[in-house]
Amino acid sequence: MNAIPHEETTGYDPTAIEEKWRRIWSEHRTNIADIAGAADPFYALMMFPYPSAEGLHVGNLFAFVGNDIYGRFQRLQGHNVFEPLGYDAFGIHSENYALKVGQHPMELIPQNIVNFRRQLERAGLMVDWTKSLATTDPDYYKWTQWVFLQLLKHGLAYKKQAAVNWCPSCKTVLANEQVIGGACERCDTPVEQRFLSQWFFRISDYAERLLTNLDRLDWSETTKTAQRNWIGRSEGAQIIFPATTGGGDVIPVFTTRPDTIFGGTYLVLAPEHPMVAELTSSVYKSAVDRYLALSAKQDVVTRKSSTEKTGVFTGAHATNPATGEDIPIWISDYVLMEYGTGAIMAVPGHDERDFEFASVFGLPIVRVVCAEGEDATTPLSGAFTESGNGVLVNSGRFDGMRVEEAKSAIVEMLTAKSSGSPIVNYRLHDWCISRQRYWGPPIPIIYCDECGAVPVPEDDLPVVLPYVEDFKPDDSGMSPLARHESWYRVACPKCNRMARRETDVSDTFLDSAWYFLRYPSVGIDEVPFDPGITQRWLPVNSYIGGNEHAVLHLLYSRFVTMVLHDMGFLGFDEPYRRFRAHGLIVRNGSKMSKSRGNVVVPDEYIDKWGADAFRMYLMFLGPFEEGGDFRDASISGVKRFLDRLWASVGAATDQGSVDRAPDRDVMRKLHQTIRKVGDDIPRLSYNTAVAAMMEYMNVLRRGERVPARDEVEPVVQLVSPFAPHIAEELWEKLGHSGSVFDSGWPAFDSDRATDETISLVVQVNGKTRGTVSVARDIGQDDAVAAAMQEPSIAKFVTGPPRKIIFVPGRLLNIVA
RNA sequence: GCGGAAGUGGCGGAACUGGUAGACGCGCUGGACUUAGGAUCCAGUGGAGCAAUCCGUGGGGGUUCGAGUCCCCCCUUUCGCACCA
Repeated sequence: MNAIPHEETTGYDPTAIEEKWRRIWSEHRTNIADIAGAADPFYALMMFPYPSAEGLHVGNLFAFVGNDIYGRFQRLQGHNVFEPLGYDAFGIHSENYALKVGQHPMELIPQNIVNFRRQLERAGLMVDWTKSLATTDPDYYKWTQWVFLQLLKHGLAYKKQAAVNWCPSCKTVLANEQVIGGACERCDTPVEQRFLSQWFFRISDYAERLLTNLDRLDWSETTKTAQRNWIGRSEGAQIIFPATTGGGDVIPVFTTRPDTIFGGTYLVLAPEHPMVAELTSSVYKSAVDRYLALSAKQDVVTRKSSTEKTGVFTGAHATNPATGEDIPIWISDYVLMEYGTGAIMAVPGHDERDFEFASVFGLPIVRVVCAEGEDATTPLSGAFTESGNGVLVNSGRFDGMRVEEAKSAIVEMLTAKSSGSPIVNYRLHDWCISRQRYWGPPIPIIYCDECGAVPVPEDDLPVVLPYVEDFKPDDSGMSPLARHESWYRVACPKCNRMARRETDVSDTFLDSAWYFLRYPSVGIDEVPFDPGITQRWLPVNSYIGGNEHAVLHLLYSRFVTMVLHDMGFLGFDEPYRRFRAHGLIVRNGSKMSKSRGNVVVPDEYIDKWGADAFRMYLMFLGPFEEGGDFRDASISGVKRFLDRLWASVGAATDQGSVDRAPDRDVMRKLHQTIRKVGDDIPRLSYNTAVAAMMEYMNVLRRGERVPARDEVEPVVQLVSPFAPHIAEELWEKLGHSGSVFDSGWPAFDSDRATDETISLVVQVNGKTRGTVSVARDIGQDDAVAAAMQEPSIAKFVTGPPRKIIFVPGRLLNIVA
């Protein structure tokens, strides 16, 4: 209580100046971009947050500050920067929370947004709040529904009965990517299979383009890799196996190893395969039915996690087109309906899963590839899956061929007899956008007995989500909206007969798949995005966000952009020119989460240290793209730096000190720092940029020297992206009237940054023995002479030098 | 299993195309100013040694005048994906 507030010793009172400058920014519209007229637009986008009730946590702030620094830097480079921020407020997360606390999301979300906005503003972000949006606003989701209708119109949205992941706890369908290890990503409940009629987007039609475009994107390599893996391109062949039973049925299979076809001793169908029923012979029918029932009942977790092989014989056979032999057709749940054709040719000799299955059921195992030193008769103790040096055996005229060669030769042979063809297969599935929940935009479809599924006319959008008290999902697999007849009863837009609205809502990922298109056009009601504005501002120059969205959000928004481009709405087909994933802030080595009780709320830190110090600390604790451990101990370091900056400007602007001449060495260090900070910020190497400024501060104040004005003024500009409030205040103190953010970046003078003498590293036999201070442009002979003057170096040179390595300006190595 | 990233002081982390390893910060030690300081400032701080010097970037080899950095083989951590045919 009698502690002297720190501000009294330095005069730096963060709370006061931060409030002051936020007020001035607001009054002067400093952060508002000139959307219509910007000559040099720069769109600095960050992933928008879900406005949770707990409020903003430092992880969010870390990302936003990182983006803000980049945006402010671009502004200092002369660009017209647009930095919008909105809220991703629909979705199960909000809905579940609303259910938990017993409050309606339509009340809860606006409260959360107010709180979020307050917290975000305190951080001093250069956000243009006049262009904010919330996905839950009908003015926004009207256009989300419009996007759906465009896809529908172009045949890219379709409805199908599909096995879906059902979370019995959240009572909803989950996308494949929301299922983690067979369990719900949100509540860890084992996921079940259900068959529901769902809306899908044909993203798989775009698989190849989504993959190849990656090569020309300036994105974090890790993110591109994740997308490539997710798309899962795999080259192989489709091979057709004619069934010997039944009426001329054929079974197509996908394989990446057509070279092993002579070893294909049986076929396996997924239990859900549509041909199972007609292929099964009467003798085996009851056994097959039993197996199908069993696997249908089984939840996805056990099915996908147990590698124990189960299965049943159908009684049917097919002909191997290579060997001409009849091989049995089996059913097993190790074959997945959603990949390839839902059927495989089993080659137990060269596939581990097939080997295991064949071993369990006593099916024949034939070797068709052998390694060096093996031959056709070498017994197989397990599947031989290496293909590098493999040579074919037991494969008729293909014997002796290497695997790679045989792949194409065999596909060619099969193609010639119309038994197969080369094919590319993708792991990427179509995007299921139906959600049997309440808290999302209703899918704009009306079902009419006469006309079928009729799109809601665009003029009738939005289909407003009604306020209903009972929004809790149930076990029916139907959306809560299906319980509200007054809402879903509607006239068919085509024939005017009584019809029924689609009662499912769409996936939140659809909301976020196009939001970046909307920001610059916020406030325009006639179109989702104005063509002129869009052309001026997009694609996004810089996008920063978490790698947890590396596949889903980023892939979906790329897809929607491509689709809108192909329809003629956009002049570009990739939404983000540059993407960088930020790291994760952890606490005591583990991810921050409420359950661990280690969530750090920014407010208390901002109260104590100020937003500027807190921002700077977040950027200093580790590489931005890697994140780091939050430990409050080292905030004092950056606070001290700001105190010293404050004091330096104070000293430099004191009466009578204005004319002090800058020191040559200090100015050299200053220019080195200008270069370093200017190089580091675009690379998002914020931690080293901060370090460089601290280093300069040490030079500036070394030995308690009093800094000159020219030595400190540029530092205010350098620090401004990191600590915007104090920078504005100091800029004002230095006598400027406009915002520091309109002052430009300090000029770098390479002559002033260069030392005329350097300290040359001298090695003897590769070991560093000292340094000599010499002229920058010294030649080799003079350098050797200078080095030999130093007894501490010369004593290691025992004989005449055999060799001299001289790197001008850097190093001298005398090899004796 | 497949794919990615990473192992550097007591701690967080620096180190551009191979060229003084440990910048910067925290912490610690000593000092200055002080009634006092958990404030501020100055200096020091990888390990061993009185010193000259030696040893040091997960481990082991290699290339090189010179390796944290390049190559090969291991070990560990971590994050994605995972019966994907």
